[in-house]
Amino acid sequence: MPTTLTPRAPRKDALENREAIVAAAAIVFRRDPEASLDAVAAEAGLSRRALYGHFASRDDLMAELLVRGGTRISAALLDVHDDDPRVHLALVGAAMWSEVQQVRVLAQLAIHGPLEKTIADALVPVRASVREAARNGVARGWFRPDIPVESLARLIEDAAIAVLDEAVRTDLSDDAGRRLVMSVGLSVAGLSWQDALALIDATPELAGPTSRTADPASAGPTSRTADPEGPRA
Amino acid sequence: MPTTLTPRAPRKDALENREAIVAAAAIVFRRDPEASLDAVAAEAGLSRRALYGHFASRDDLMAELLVRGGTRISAALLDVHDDDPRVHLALVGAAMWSEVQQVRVLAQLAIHGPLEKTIADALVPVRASVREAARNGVARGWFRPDIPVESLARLIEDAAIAVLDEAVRTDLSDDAGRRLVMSVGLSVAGLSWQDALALIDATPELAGPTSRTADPASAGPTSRTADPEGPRA
DNA sequence: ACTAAGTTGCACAGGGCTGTGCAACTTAGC
DNA sequence: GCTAAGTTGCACAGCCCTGTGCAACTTAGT
Repeated sequence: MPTTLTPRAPRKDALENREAIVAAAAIVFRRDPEASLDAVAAEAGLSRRALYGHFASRDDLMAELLVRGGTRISAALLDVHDDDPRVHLALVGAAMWSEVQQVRVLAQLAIHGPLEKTIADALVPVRASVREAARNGVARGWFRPDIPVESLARLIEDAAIAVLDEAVRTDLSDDAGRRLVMSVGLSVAGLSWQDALALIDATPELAGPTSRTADPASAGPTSRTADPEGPRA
Repeated sequence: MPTTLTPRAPRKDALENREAIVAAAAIVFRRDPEASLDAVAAEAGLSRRALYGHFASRDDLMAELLVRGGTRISAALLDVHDDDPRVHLALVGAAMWSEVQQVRVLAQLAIHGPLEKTIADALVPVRASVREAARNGVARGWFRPDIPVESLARLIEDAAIAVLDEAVRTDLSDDAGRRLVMSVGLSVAGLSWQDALALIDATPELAGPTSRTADPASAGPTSRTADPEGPRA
């Protein structure tokens, strides 16, 4: 008995439409987190009614967006680590750049609504990573020690979001965008623009696109310690 | 005939209530620009119906908030100028800090809605001021030249907003808040945190609260040029 | 080609918001 | 203390949104 009870397999175009809806939601909700489902359906080229065939409710769609964004971001952060907190911070920035769209949607949805808590959960790893880098950087005298690391970490996050916005707005190249996210993050952390760019240029891991998808030989945690004292210490 | 035709003067508590509404709107709309008038009225301790006695419509109330914010911010910017773009930028930051509440409300309202244009108008002087400082700073080699000044100016603005948020959240002292706004602005512009703080400490105008409300002898444009080469040039 | 999966358009109920009218009430000004 | 200014609560219409039901239609899978 090949087909036990299921009289037919689900149609493939339905799956495509589901994807289209999610994609449309990402676009629309990034612009306005409180946009109507009508707007989402229109963006997806479907009717509002059809949308309810894929998602039981607005919150359902939101949840889908959240888990997708969270998953991708977490994945992008997986192999990000460096003993040098400056490099680590830059790497986090680069990872975020590789998932700009997702990050932007999440950040936008985080502004208000009952999703706040769920979103906060999704971004916990990022926050922890940034916070840890901030703490380390301050301890080593590279980052500004005049404000609490918690505040510093938040300011770095906000700056990064602003850069992502600006990058999208001015349609930056992939390389320029990644560079900018990294350098502005380091700037807010306390480095001069010269030091930030010098560090980025002097560090192989920060050069190319996210090292993933490259040869598996260079995978795994990095942990160099080039230039131990920093450009100006 | 002292009272020509007006049978009675307007009551004073009505004016107080009007103020209360505006203040409440500032509080509520800063948290959520799309909050209901019910929420505003509640915050003001009035009924929703009474609110309509003072403002014909929601947009009316919004407009009032806008002109007030715009006016105060513009006023705070009036005597802000310095030949040194770094000092100038810091002064703008300090001026914004002196009007945190107003700036926050405007920035929040700017996010969406048909007010965008009006708000943009209200913030034109600030933007122009920051942009000019950015251009100057880049020209003199103090600020990062690797991105267009327009982008740099926007990033500085966004960072400043983030600092204002953080300052309000952590309940920073007046002095610490002003210092932070100035230093982070300079950081994003490209200075190291040491240079930023050194500049702030070494520059008299950046020390005390906004020089206004002090003796009129020290009023008017400042235009010094202390430390022409900058801390590290 | 047959059929069920998927889509569409419409209609509808329910909820929240705005803006208005009105009667009753409280309060400031003279 | 008289009186109008101002407030309150209620009721109402209108708008936009969500979520659902249903009949008719189009399309993918076999």
